[in-house]
Amino acid sequence: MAPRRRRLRVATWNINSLRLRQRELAAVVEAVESDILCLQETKVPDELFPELLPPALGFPHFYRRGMKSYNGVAIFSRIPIETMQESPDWCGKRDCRHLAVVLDLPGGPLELHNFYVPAGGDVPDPSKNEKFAHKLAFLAEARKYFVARGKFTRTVLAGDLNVAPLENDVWSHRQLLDVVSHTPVETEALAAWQATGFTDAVRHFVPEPQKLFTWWSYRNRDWRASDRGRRLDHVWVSNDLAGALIRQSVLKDARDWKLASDHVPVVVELRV
DNA sequence: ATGGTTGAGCGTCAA
Repeated sequence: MAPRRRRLRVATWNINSLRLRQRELAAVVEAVESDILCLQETKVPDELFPELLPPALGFPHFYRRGMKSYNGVAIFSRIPIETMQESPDWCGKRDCRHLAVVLDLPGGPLELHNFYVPAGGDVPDPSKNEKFAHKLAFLAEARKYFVARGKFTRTVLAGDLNVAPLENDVWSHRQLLDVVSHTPVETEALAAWQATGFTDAVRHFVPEPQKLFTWWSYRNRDWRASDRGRRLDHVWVSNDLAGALIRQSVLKDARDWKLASDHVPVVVELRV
C-alpha cells in the first residue's frame, strides 16, 4: 500500500532581527500559513531567545542557533521534529548559519535544512576581501557536504543563500556581473551546490526569463518604483520531490510593511 | 563614481 502523503508548506524569511520584528513575524505566520518556518539573521543569542514566541504563533516544535549581534537561524515547526541533526562547523567559524532537522511525517522522515550563507562584503575578490573568500569557501563546503551524502532523497533546503543565480534573478544581469551576489564565481558555486541533487522549487513554477526577486535594498528611496531587486532567498527540494511540488509564493507585500525586513518570505508547498 | 539605509548596541561593523 502506498504511504499516506500530506501537503507540507515550507516558508523561509530573513527576518533581520527576531526580537525587533515579532509583530511582523506574526503577520508572516498569518499570511503564509506554513507548517514550517525557517528564519535567518535572528540576531539573538540562544540565552536571550524568546522561548514563548514559537508556541504562541502555533509552532510547538522549534530549534534555534544564535549569537550576539549577527547571523542566527531558527526552524519553527507545527509538525513533530524527530531529531536535530549535527551541523558541521562551517569554515571553522562557529557562526550560526545552519540548522538541520528531520521531520516525522506519515510518508516517512523528511530532512530539512535552513542555511544563511555569508553575504560576502563589497569587493568580489577573495584575495582582497576576506568576507568574499569566506563566502566562496562556505559555498564549496556546502557542496562537498551534500556530495558526501551520496544520492539523497526526501530533503528540503531553504534559506538566504545570498546569491542570485540566474540572469533574471537580478534587475540587471549586465550591471550586476561585478556585484557581490551575482558574480560568475558565486553563481557557478551555487549551481554546483544545487547540482548535488536539488531542484530549484521556485523556478520550477516561475521559469526564466520571468523576473523574480526576494530582496530589495534599504538604500532605495522607493523600492517598488526602482525595483532593483535580487532573488537571494531560495527553497530547493531533492530531485525525487520535484514531481511533488504544488505551488510557490513570494510575499512581496511584506517589503511595504512599516518595519520591513529587506528580504520577503518565500513559500513552497509540496506533497510529502 | 558614489551614496544611499538599517540593525546591534554603543565602537563601528555588517549587510
